[in-house]
Amino acid sequence: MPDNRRIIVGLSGGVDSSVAALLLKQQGYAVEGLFMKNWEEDDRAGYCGAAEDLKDARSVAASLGIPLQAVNFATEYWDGVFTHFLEEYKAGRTPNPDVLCNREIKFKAFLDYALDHGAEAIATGHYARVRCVEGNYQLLKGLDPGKDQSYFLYTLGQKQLRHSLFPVGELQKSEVRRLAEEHGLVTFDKKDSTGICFIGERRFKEFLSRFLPAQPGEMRTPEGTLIGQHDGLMYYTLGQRQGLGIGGRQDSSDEPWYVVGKELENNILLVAQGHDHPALFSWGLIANQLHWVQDHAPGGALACKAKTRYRQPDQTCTLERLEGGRCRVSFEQPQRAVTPGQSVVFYDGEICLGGGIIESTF
RNA sequence: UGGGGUGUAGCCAAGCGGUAAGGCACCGGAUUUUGAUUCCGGCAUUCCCAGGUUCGAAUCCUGGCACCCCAG
Repeated sequence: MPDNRRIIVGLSGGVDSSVAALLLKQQGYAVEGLFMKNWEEDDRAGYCGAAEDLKDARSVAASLGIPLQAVNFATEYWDGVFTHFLEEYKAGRTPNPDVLCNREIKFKAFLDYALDHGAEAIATGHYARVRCVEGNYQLLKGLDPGKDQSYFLYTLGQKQLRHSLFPVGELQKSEVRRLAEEHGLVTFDKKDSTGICFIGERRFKEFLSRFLPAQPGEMRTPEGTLIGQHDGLMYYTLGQRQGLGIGGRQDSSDEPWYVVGKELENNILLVAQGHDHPALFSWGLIANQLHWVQDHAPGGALACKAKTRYRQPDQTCTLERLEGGRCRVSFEQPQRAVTPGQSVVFYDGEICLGGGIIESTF
């Protein structure tokens, strides 16, 4: 029997959300599309990606025979995501704007908008799944191990999951593209979008420089040897190789150089040679701003898995809660380039438990 | 202005008469809903300059020039 519940799908103009809408339509839902424009084009003559995306979203909506609306959450994005993003960089950390974007925009501004407009739920093209067990909603990894995006969704709670659908989370990416093609959706072979959500791919350094002043300083090894000059600490992140501009030197090997730390007080960028330099590894971390999908922390010490970055294989760890919404995570194996500002996300098998922001490492 | 040494791509660096290794950096692409990482590709018709020897020179010879070191 058809399910007539009203669902609003966030149509981005990409394949994934296109197929999400397609699947819901097939399942009999009353589907509507919503295109969000959350970033005001900042000059850069030429590329007008947002316009192209809107055109594709319109085409898909037309193909599916569903209505499409467009909204602008640019103010919410700026206040709820971008200002924090800049603050983090100023503090020498490396934020993950897309984690915040999901919490503040897609599953807050968008969700509230949809519920206010009488929808039962929203849907997106995320590769993740929701399962309800005895009244509790669980966030599960997407079935395609190569595309699982639950990492970006760990800030969701019971309310969000109760009103969210992730249709493509049940599929492999290849199936998604095949379905799109079978149903004549123009987005079937469109390249996957990358870069910050709603902002898109940028020459990162140049992009950041438009918002934050640069303070050049010294690059030194952990031992103190002066190696060169950096353009501003915020332009670099731990484990980074590209952009250091360090050529060959007589006093060192021919291995490439990587960022291994920042001395904010002295405006010094610490660099060392070798992808696996010891200074890049840590056995654990302290995280804050903990959030649990079940809306309450699991009791006691917890043995589980964790990811320190998107698309990283699960790492075995133990987790102990600390006061103030913080926790200590200890890994079974040392981890490379665990970066403050990024998120650590916890898993129990296919279940995403929650996560937090990395504050420090040890 | 005595002695010694060195000058090969942005940087480090092989080469020692047979037609310019490699690494770093940089650029481009692939991967990627953050930032990174990783992977693939490109990157000296030319070896400080000018002559000469030779079938053939970055490699030998001559003369310059530049830099470094040790003496005085």
